[in-house]
Amino acid sequence: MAEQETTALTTEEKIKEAATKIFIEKGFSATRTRDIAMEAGINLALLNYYFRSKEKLFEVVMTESLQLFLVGLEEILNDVNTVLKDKIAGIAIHYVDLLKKYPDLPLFILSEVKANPSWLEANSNVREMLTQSNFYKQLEATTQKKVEPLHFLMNLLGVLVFPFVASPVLTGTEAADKAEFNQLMEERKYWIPIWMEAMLKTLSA
Amino acid sequence: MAEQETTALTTEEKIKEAATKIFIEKGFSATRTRDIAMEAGINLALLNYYFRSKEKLFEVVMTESLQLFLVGLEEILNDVNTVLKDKIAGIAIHYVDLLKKYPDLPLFILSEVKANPSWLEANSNVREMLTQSNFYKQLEATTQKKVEPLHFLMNLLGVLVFPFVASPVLTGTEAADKAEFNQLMEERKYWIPIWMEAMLKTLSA
DNA sequence: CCTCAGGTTAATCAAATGATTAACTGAAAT
DNA sequence: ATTTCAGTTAATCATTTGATTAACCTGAGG
Repeated sequence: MAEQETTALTTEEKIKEAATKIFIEKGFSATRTRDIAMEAGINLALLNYYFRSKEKLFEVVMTESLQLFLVGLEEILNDVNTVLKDKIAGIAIHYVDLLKKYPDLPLFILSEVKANPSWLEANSNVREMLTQSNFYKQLEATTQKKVEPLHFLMNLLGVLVFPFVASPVLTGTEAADKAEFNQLMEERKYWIPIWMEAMLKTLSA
Repeated sequence: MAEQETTALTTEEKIKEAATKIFIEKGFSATRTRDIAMEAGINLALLNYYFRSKEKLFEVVMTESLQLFLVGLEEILNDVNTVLKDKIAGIAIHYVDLLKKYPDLPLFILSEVKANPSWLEANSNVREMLTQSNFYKQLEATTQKKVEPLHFLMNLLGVLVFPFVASPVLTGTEAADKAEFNQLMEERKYWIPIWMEAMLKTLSA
C-alpha cells in the first residue's frame, strides 16, 4: 500500500505489504501469520519482532485500508465550487479507479467493521464526515424534505460499490471475465451521475 | 432456518440452527465448533456425531442459506404476466422483507462465495438463472442494446442489497438505529421501482 | 581486532481447536 | 430380563497456530 521507489523494500515494509495483501484477500480470521511470513519471504519470528502480534499488524493494515478508502473523498464532498452532479461524477471516477485497483477493499472493510465496529469510531467517523459534508447539504437541498437524503447516499454507494462486492457472484473466475467486468465499471463512470440525477428528479414529478 | 412447530427441536436440528446463526454471524473461519456446541446446548462430540466435520456442517448451512436467498426469486423473474416494473416491485418487496429478517445473509454469502467460488456452481448457477430469465429479456428489450442490461441488474441489486451489507458502517449500533434503519428499508419498497424506472428512462432521452 | 546492537533464524512452547475414543444411559426389541 | 443400539458425555488426542526463546550472523563504531 505504501510503495517504495522500485525495489528494495525494508523487511518491515515487506511484512506490511504481505500482510495487507493476505488480510484483504482472506480477512483476519482466515489468515495465518505463517502465510504472511511466507508471502513476505521472511521468518515467522520476524513478524512478531516487528509488529508484536497478529492483532497489532492487522491494526496497521486496517487503519491504512480505511485511509485508502476514504482519502480524497472529503475534498470532493466539501468542494464549494461544484454542484451536486459534479460531486457525484467526481466520486464515481474516484471510486471506480480506486476499486479497479483494489477490488477486494470494500468487502474486506465491510466484513471487518461488522466483526469489530469499533474500527470506525477509532479511525475516523465516516458517518459524521458524510452527514456534515457540503455534499450532504446539497443533497438535502435537492430532496427538500420529501425523502431522507440518506436514501440517495445509499443509492450512490450501492450502484458504485456493490458491483465490486458482488463480483465473485456476478462474474466468472476467468481473466476474460475480469477484463469485461472492468470495462463495465469504466462505463459506469459516465452513467452513474446520469442515473443519480434521474433518481433525484423523481422528487420533482 | 427450518423451524419446528414451536419448541422441541431434535438434537440435530438444534445443532443446525446454532450453526446457522453463528456461521452467518461470523463466517466460517471465525466460528469455533465449540461456539456452535455451546449455542446449541449440546456436547461438542455430538456435533461431529451428527455432521462428521465442521466443513460438512458448514456445507449444510451454506446450501440452505443460498436456497433461502434464492427461493421465490425465480418465479418473480419468470412471471410472464408482469411487466418489468412489476417485477422490480416484487423483487424489492421480497428482498426487503427477507433481509429485514436475515440482515447478515448477503454479507455472509458474498464473503463465503468469494472465499470459495465453487459454492455457486455446486448449488445453483445464479448467473444463468438471472441472464436466462424473462426479467432479463424484458430488461434487454427496454435497454435496446444501448447499454448492457447487466448495468441495471447491478443497479437493482446495489440499491436493494447494499444498504444491508453496509449497515454496520452506515448505521449506529443502538436499537433505535436499527429500528430507524428498518423504517428506511420499508420506504425503499416503494421507491426502488420508481428509481429503477427513472434510471431506465435515461436511455430514451 | 573487538564489541555490541539490530536483524535473522531454527527450534520450541503453550494455547486453541477440530476430532476421536471409550464408557455410560435409557428405551425399544427380543 | 436381557440384548441392542442410537444418543450422549467426559476425557483425550493430534494438529494448527500465535508467540517466544536462545543462538548466531553481520556490519558499524571504537
